[in-house]
Amino acid sequence: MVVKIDDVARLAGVSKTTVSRVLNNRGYLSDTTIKKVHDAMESLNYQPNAVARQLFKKETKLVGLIFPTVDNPFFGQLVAELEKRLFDSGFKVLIGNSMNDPEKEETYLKELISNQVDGLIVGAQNRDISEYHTSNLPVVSIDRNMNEDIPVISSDNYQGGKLATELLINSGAKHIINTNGPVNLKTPANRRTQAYADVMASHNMVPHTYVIDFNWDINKKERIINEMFKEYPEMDGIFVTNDMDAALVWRTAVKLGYKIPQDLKIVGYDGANSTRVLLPELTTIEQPIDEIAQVAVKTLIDRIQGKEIPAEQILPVKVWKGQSV
Amino acid sequence: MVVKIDDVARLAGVSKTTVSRVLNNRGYLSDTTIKKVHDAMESLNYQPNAVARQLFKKETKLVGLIFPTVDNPFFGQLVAELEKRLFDSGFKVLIGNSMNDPEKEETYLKELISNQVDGLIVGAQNRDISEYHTSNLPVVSIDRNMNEDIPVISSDNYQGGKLATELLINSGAKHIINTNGPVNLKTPANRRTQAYADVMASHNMVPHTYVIDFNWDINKKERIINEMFKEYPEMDGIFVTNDMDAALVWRTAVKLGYKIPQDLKIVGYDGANSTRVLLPELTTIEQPIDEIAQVAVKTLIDRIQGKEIPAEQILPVKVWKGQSV
DNA sequence: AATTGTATGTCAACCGGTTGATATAAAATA
DNA sequence: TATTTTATATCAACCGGTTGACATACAATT
Repeated sequence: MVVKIDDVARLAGVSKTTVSRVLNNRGYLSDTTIKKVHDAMESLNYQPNAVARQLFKKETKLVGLIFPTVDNPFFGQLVAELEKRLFDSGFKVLIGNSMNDPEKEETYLKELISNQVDGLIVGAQNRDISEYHTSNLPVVSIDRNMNEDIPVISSDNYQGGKLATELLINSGAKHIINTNGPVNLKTPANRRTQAYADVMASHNMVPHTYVIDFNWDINKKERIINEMFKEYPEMDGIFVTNDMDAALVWRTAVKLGYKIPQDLKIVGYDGANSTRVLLPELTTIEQPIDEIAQVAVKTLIDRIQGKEIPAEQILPVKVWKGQSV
Repeated sequence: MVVKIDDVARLAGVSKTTVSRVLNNRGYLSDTTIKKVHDAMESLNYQPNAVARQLFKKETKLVGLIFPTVDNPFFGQLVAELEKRLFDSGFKVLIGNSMNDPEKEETYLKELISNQVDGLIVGAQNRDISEYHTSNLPVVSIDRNMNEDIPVISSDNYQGGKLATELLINSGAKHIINTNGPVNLKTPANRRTQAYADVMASHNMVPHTYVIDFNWDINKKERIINEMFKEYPEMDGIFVTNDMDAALVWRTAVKLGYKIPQDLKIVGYDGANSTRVLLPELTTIEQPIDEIAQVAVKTLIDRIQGKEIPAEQILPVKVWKGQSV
């Protein structure tokens, strides 16, 4: 049967209070007693039941992560780094892939709250979900504007949009298109499109932003991208809002007979590890994904500890010069 | 303050036993009482404390996943699909990225056991870690041979290795190299290399297997791959044990002046979603990743329910014809 | 009218670990 | 010698929800 603290106490010849003191390194304890208790634990293969302690301590050492999916280079790298840093800081991670579905996100949120997570790091849909406000839970957001209570970590999206657009213009592109997700999704990533429009205006160029929804499947995306090429046959430059879509744009252009970058210059956004290995030719705006994770974890731990934290933290981007511009 | 079942009972004007009966849909209950209780829960924004119930029920509805990392197309897709199916089956997922480090894996295992997970799905290091045996926890393994107690799900690695090698031979390659991870890692993936050797022998060709460790960083991998090109200058075909490494081989070959596939034919293994988008030109042996996840979740749930399950389940692979052969 | 079913309450114990209050005894210190 | 510190035990309550046993009252059925 499952070994309990009483069993350890009996074998060690001490009280369960003493075993608890050894487990928690609390109170006066002789070296002899400590050794006897450890020997008993090892002998019985005792594994303390964290659930009992969580109930009493009102602290689970669990953190919930809600992101669209880890089946994606950007989110995969982000979640991997978040998990690593949280674990190194004594937390375990409960993960929810919400697929940007508000109902699914709300279900996850309720489940995580019910499981008494100590905090949340989220980067998913942000349609008004009341539990974010009512639960009094420390939350940190990545690339999503939730409300003024919830700190946001993001890359310098505006600067990234600016760099991308200027790079295309300086490389001779004259008809530059931008793609973005749905604008009702409140995210700092919208600043990429804003920067694109600003830079275009300052060069007396007409901006065009094409919506490609993150959640569309590959086939739908390919159809929409084909339509984009039909709709803008003069397009000779494109700033794509993420690398996966940039890759699709690239493949579609090649199929249509375009030469990259002679006929069409392409800039993406993300620069994740996997993308770097699988498609290093793609010129892209590189987000500091590992740094975003590091800052998010530090901010969450500060929130859990009740410290003052900044409302927004914007981390610098870089240009990765591939061969698509 | 935090709302408890007593608070809901007081507002609804019933006993906490009645609230518990409503929560669990147990015993006789009138519609009026059910409504009163639900209204009170909503009014107070009551969120049941799962920890208390977990302690009593000795069931957490949590499943632990231990994989090397989700910052990788194959594991990212696998973990995303596992999480989705587990959540749809009423479980939440605690994730541990072990980076193939046995000590880290053991730490994760202990933590997950302590957190009373109902089961585990693992696909990481498998060096003898005693807790897999002693904890009496339902475990399912993906692509790892643990012991005869633990069921294994994998793709048909032998068939994959056979298909890859035959494809290279049938395309005219005469000097074919294979890469694999460290052979002391007990994994069905070693059958890829076995199949390669068997097919080569049957064509009177000398097999060469080059070890590339999954955990080496990009720089070390690139160095080792460069050395491989120096050591086998006559190489005109290569079967790479995973797509990320295949991409690195491709880039290195191009840098060295090879034309793909004229001078060097390349076959990878995995065929993950992200790889398909970012490098569709890569010819690869496509694992049924989503099916592996589906079977693993079904097997784990069967184990949790004490049902008889098969010791090994091998799922069919396919060839993805890119342009690298 | 008697019996059975429905509805809800009371009570207390439990799940496993934590911990404060208090007690006792021995060792160390002033 | 008196006081303080160290070491360990006992006891019981707690954390929040679950649930069985039993009670009471009313409604439905035989």
